Amino acid sequence: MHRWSQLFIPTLREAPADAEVASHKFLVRAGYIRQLAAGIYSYLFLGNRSFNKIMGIVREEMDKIGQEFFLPAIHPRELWEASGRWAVMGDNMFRLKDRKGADLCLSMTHEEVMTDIARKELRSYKQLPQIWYQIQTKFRDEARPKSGLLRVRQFIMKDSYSFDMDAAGLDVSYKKHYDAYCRIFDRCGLSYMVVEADSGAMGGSQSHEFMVRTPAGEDHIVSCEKCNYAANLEKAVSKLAAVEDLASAGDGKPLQVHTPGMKTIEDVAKFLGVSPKNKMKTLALMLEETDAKTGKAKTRGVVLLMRGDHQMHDAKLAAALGGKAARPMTEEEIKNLFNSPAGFLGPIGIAWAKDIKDVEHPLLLVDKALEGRSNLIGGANKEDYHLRNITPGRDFQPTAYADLRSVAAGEGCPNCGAPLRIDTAVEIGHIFKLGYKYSESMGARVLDKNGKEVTPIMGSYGIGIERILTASVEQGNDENGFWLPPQIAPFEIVVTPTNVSDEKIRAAAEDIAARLEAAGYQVLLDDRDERPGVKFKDADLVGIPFRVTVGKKVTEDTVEVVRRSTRQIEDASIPAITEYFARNLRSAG
RNA sequence: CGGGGAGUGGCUCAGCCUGGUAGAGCACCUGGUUCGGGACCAGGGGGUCGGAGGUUCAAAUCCUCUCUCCCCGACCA
Repeated sequence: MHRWSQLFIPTLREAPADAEVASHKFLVRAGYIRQLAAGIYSYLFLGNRSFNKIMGIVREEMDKIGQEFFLPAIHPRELWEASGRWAVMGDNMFRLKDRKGADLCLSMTHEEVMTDIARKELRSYKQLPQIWYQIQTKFRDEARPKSGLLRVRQFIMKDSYSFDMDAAGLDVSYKKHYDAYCRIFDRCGLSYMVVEADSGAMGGSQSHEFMVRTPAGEDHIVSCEKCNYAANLEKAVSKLAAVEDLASAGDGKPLQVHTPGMKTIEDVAKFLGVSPKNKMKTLALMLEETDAKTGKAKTRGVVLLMRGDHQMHDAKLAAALGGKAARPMTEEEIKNLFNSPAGFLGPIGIAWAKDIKDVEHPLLLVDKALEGRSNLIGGANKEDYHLRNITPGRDFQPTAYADLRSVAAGEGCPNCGAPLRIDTAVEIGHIFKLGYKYSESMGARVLDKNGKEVTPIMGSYGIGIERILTASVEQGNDENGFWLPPQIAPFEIVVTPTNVSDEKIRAAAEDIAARLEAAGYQVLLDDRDERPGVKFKDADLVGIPFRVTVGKKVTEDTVEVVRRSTRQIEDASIPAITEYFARNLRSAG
């Protein structure tokens, strides 16, 4: 049994004023986690108990489907100190960029390390399939760590990799992970959802993210009110309500209209008395590429057309550009291409690339929502003028139509048409099919039944371990602190005698705590000689789901049991206290 | 990288505009009274005000430089 008086619980009562994220505020206040410089944090006593329980659950479930590897990690401090130099660890060589230059990263990613092992060790189809996992510290040079403890530079991650003979085998490994992740998060008592995710950056074919809905989250997820459609905003699609095109004005050809000083979509639409839905938005971007032959850097204009009320989505654009990121054009670049000041840009009168391979001309990507539309209003490439009657395909030829649009709340579900909602969420797990990317490029091969060389197909899977804890806190907190599901709380029950100098109360509390512990519960006895108010407040703060208050009612063989989450108070009989918790804690699971 | 803000006892901050003996709350130490939702009274310890330079009889305060941390932004032509 743990006694509060004998514990050293570092308690930072004051959270930084700017930290509005609950997990940061409370975990720091409760002394769970102490955030140090550069986002490196250490677990303190209570947090470590929660953390170990989470680790236990993760290991137990992962061991059912795979096996654990131990890979040594470089400490972040060494990473920083080694910046710009080579550091050698065993067979693997790590190259670090200098502090001012972009990301600090390992030349050998974890995928590559695992693939390297596979390349050296796997020889025969008889050895497949394999699922290998590891739990270790990861370090990311986040440009800006934020959201309290949710986005930090150092964290612990469970990551795993599967190797299979073929796509059907990968499907099985993927499903095993999907199910294992559900079991892990269920057992941790989290309320989460699984969404389809963009697998673009890693080049895979299918991907799911495990998300916890919370206002503190940074990711946006789209979900349907009615059916089970759920997707990451980067991946989400929607059905749009039909839009009525404008009638053609004049002779139906593009018609110049005077729009003095009207630079924004809203201004122009209002001025002309039309909806932004009938307006086109022109975005001028620049792609910086390296010429494959000469190795020289060069730029290429990328112009996007979107419906006036639509938002462009970065990841979708990057996907349309083959994974490359574009930056906004400078004023001068706009002038060179459009021969017009910003605010009056449009697609007409410019020679566009016929297809993506045509490198002589700028690209014109048109959002799919504009396909088939007619008589749109757009910039005239002339100061203070716009054009009516613009019809894509007739008045200009796009390089390609692409899905560039960010889904907005209220649009139709692609499956059932019901309104979609958008929420912020925190990602706690991610699984995706890697395909042959690493096994192919690193030359991993096994022999099949016929003695022929085959490249194994891979999957990659990750869980952010401490996010299970921080997300739980985001899910359950109030002004006095937070509560955790019993499965991952540092203790399940705190026994609080109101006055330890009253021998009757003290003895009863000891007895209750000992019996609960004997019955298999994790119990913390708050035997400190403190005022009751202090003990109650502390108990509220540290996340323990049940409190047993031992006080005046001992004379009637009664104590109070307080459920932290609901504040519900119930009397319980002292002799039958273990039965009470068998009923209310174990059965509730 | 761009724009804002902040650096003052252990913690959170006030003081700065208008220079003149460094303050408060919390925490800590001593004594006493309290004891079912962060007690009260009395006494006490602890800071060369991020750093460097300058102005001045005198700088936490004004000026210059510098370091560190935090927040916002880096799509809507």
